[in-house]
Amino acid sequence: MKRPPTPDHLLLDQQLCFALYAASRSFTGLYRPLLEPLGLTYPQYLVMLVLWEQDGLTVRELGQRLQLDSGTLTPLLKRLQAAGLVDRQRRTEDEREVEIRLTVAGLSLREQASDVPKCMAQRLQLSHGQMQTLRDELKRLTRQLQRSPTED
Amino acid sequence: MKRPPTPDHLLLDQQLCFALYAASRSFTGLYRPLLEPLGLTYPQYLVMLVLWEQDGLTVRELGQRLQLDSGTLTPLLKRLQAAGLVDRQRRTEDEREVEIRLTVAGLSLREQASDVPKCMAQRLQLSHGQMQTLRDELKRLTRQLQRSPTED
DNA sequence: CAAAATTAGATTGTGCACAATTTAATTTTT
DNA sequence: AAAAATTAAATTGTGCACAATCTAATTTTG
Repeated sequence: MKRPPTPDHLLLDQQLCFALYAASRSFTGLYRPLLEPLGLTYPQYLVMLVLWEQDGLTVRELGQRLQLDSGTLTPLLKRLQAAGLVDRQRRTEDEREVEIRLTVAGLSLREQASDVPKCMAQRLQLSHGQMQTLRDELKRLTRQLQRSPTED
Repeated sequence: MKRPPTPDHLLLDQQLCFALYAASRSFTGLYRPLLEPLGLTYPQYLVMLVLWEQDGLTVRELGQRLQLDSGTLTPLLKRLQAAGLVDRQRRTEDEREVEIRLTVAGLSLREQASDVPKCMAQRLQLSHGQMQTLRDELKRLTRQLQRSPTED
């Protein structure tokens, strides 16, 4: 039985989405050995980056920053708490909210993490400018993708 | 207690990895409603793209193409089999290998899937050329990231 | 040829992602 | 103020990712 060849637009190598997906997973894989000594997974590292910038955020605020929902964050934060890096407690002003605060150990981990981005940058073989351009293109793309479908 | 501000290179918004990670997840999210009528998840769609290009690959070959290991592919392929889209059977030449073949239903799903990339392209607000450039930059980045650390 | 090494796939266990539902607290409406 | 609506987290369930281990088949070596 004869079968027409795959049209170009269905070829894997043509897909921007796959290029993104593959790049993102490769990146995560490269972070893994750097983060393992810190006892962090990659998503946990992202949460810590946010908290090092601004401590005492609620789960909701963390979620907004990272585009993750409570179904992802709640168990992740419990693991960070179990590791002694953060505390979680209900706000008294609004008991629906849970505030995440760095512990002393969580805060001091920032020193150790400080080398991680340098180590990665070195691995990338991209100039600071190239990295910046690519990053900004991706941010633009994400913004475009997140627009509601009825817009434009 | 005073605390020094986060150094620039640890800021979330500076991270290329986060830009990638966020873009990749946004992309997947946008595919979801398009793939749901086909009964496919996004990774399942990627597997189908590969099989539509070349049927009868082994798990290993699929894994090479998609950069996924058997721990991910085996259960995914079982779900595709349960959905009636592929068959799995041991090769007689080498019984270690499992060959994945499209069923008639799996093959004919390609027609329905044909609109998906068009639908996405329209959503992106990128010219074909821009998309191509970004895709190729990401492929280059992935290749760079996957080089063994001792190279260069 | 037999032992050792390699290879393919499956399995197990951990940790995301995310939809959907639930619970409890707060806000808005009537 | 009471009822209705909204909101924040947590919970439940499914499906990836991926490390580590296991089993069985094949290949390489001595």
